[in-house]
Amino acid sequence: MESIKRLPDSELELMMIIWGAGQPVTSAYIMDKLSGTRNWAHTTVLNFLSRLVERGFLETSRQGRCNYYRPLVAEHDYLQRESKSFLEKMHHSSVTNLVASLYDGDAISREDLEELKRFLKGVTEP
Amino acid sequence: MESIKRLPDSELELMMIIWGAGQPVTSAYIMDKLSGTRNWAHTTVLNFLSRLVERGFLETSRQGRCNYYRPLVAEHDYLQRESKSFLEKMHHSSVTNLVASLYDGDAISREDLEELKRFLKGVTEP
DNA sequence: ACTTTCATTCTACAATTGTAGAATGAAGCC
DNA sequence: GGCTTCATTCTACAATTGTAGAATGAAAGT
Repeated sequence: MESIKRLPDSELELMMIIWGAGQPVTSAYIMDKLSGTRNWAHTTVLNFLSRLVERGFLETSRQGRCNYYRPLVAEHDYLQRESKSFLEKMHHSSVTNLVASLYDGDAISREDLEELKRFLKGVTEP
Repeated sequence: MESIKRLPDSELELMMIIWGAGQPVTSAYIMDKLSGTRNWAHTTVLNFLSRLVERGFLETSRQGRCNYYRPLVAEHDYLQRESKSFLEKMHHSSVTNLVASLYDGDAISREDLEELKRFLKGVTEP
């Protein structure tokens, strides 16, 4: 049994769209969501989708003329794994380091820190 | 002018070692740090180092028989960029989401959250 | 039924990444 | 000076990723 591996950027982008949809989607839906960001040829996207099926990230069911793609791997699980491995690789598992880096690099605002504080309060206080 | 791109895993691993050293290092130093984790052939590591030089991440200076490799890109800068792009790609820029995901996935402990809380206190309070 | 349409699947190819043996070249030893 | 040693650089090749045209095949229109 193959352990689930990291996805290449392009395929991850598609997965994010599909996860975000909350229900099986067609390639047309995906193409639409991509318009504006990416301008991949239709067949390029379809090819990525096939690869995702091969890798066991998606399954398809045909409905009339087009496929519906549904995730086989939960967003939750994938993000957990990737976030963990990112933290380890890049910040020696220090979440404080990570947050400091994000704040320093203007990736997050003071607002975001306040929100995070509230979240932590909820988790750590009885 | 080429903008600095993301490094492949293997090259990042080398960069982390070199950044961690805090001073120019030889390939022998790197090989030593890698022993136990990876068992790449010597030439494999050297090849990665060459690619890092090509990409503008390292510069070399010869000293007797061996090269000393020194970073041209600061760890700080690279981690900031990568952390930011990771947050965007994977968590829609929500740091709270990211931390929640890490905690849920047992990537960080309650201790880590406490430390993070103290850090946030320091940053957000006057 | 025949043709058109349109998504999907095949096939193809260049660039990147992982991996390492072969060739080179200079430092150190006799 | 000639030989050995050992890091570095070349060369090579398979696997993966990005990219998309060509071929296929079935649904929809007439």
